[in-house]
Amino acid sequence: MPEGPSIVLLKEAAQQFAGQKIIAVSGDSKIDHSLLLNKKVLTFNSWGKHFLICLKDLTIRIHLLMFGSYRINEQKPGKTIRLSLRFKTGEINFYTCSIVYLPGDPGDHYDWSADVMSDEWDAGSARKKLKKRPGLMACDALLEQDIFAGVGNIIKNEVLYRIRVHPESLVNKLPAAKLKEMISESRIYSFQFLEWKRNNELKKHWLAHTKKLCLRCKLPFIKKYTGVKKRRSFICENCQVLYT
DNA sequence: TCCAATGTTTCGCC
DNA sequence: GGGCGAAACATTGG
Repeated sequence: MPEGPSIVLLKEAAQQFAGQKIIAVSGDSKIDHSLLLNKKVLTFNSWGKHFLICLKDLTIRIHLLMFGSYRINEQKPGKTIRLSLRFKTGEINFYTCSIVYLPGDPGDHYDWSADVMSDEWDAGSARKKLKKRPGLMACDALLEQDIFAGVGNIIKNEVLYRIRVHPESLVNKLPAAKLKEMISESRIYSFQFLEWKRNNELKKHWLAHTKKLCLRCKLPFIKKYTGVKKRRSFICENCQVLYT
């Protein structure tokens, strides 16, 4: 159940197989297994919530969606494997996920400057994209994968609480400094998420997401399904300013 | 026990 | 055919 940072952890865990040949393929995925057998994995990569297994001229794109999971060098008892890749030194197994092939080079398919976890992340580029979207709410903007690839609902809620912006604020009504803060904090928080997740302590750091009371003012959070995307937002109407 | 949820795609209607 | 919203998919913890 992954946002971008969780996919970075998957990439790290898979790294032990980089450069190795796929010696067996199984699973109920509809993709053509024969394109993988005996092929070498060049690199593991990620873009937002997409996990990428890069071969020569072919990339396997794995999206874990809401409920997907994986195991490395073990299996989930009694669960159907969507795709299993075996290497000389172990195996990686994926469950309940979307798997498609991307032909050619990953760079043909992805704008790396949009990925908040990428070295190539470009805040200025995000700002330009937001400028072209008048009427877009902050809550929807942060979930827009073309702009903030990797940001999911948890990161959305935590970023908006941190910067004290109401989720239903319109991005083109945010003061310039606030807009910049929203963009920069999306990356900063995502990297904190990564470290907390790595240490299995993510939840205890949540300040807004699923919370009942605002720690700053002690007033209750309003839970509301906001924006075009109608995703859960936790709002402190006292601390978070609505810009409209 | 039941329900909601770290997400995206597809279908059907206007 | 575009735009929209609902439905589909599917697992697990609270």
